Amino acid sequence: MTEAHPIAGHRLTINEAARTTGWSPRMLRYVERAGLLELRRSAGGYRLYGPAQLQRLRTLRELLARFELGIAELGFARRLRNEPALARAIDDWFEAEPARPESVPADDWLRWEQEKH
Amino acid sequence: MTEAHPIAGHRLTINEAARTTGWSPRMLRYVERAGLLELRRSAGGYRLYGPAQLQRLRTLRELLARFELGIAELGFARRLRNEPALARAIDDWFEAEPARPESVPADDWLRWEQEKH
DNA sequence: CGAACCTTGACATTTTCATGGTAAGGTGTC
DNA sequence: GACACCTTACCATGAAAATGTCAAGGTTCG
Repeated sequence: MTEAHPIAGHRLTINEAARTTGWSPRMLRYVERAGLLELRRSAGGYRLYGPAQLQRLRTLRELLARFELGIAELGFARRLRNEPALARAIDDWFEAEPARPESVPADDWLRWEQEKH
Repeated sequence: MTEAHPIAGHRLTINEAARTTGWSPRMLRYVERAGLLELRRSAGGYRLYGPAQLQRLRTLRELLARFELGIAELGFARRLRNEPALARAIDDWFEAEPARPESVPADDWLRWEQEKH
């Protein structure tokens, strides 16, 4: 029952975390750099994964799969919630003029849309 | 003063729009496919840019430059506002467990953060 | 009709994303 | 001190994003 390397409390090192979460060690580091997960470090700099982090990694995996997202996209989502100015600017842009061409009376467009096979 | 090709009302064709907005014709088509702009079409299928669309393209340019965004990211932002389920799921994920490792008492981490040069 | 412009589609390139290795050098534990 | 494991840094690849360009074929309008 004793782990091979009981470094600190009940925390796993990167390879152990990789095995129990399905991510590769390489990706665990990547996810961290993407700002999607913060970890404790041992005094020597080892990444330490606790139950909370492991859970987070599993749900992250589900989330990405469920909506076909990429890590970069989640990183962008994180940016949206940390940069209100960004979120506001983007919202304003979308809110502005209706993206759809104003008057589209019994007009060419529909005809085109249907005929374009 | 008369335009070379007064195809329809006061609407520009793609090359004219490109010149007045700074985008390349290629990118104008790309922006359209990315779902960031809807246009009218002439009966023959020509893209027609009205004042509203031109303005939108200029502000889009500013927006992207100001925050160093890519068209794909804006596309993702658009997806966020069209798929509430997605937005909710992502929000939930971020809201969940504090991404930061729970207890960080007078702990290793800070020491690490500072020493990492 | 004809010159000038547009359309879609395909190929090419540069950059970024997502991943996998590998190397050089510390860390942890017995 | 040994041996296994970790760290950062760098090289590598395949797919996607961002752009350009060229080809074959319609559209506009004088």
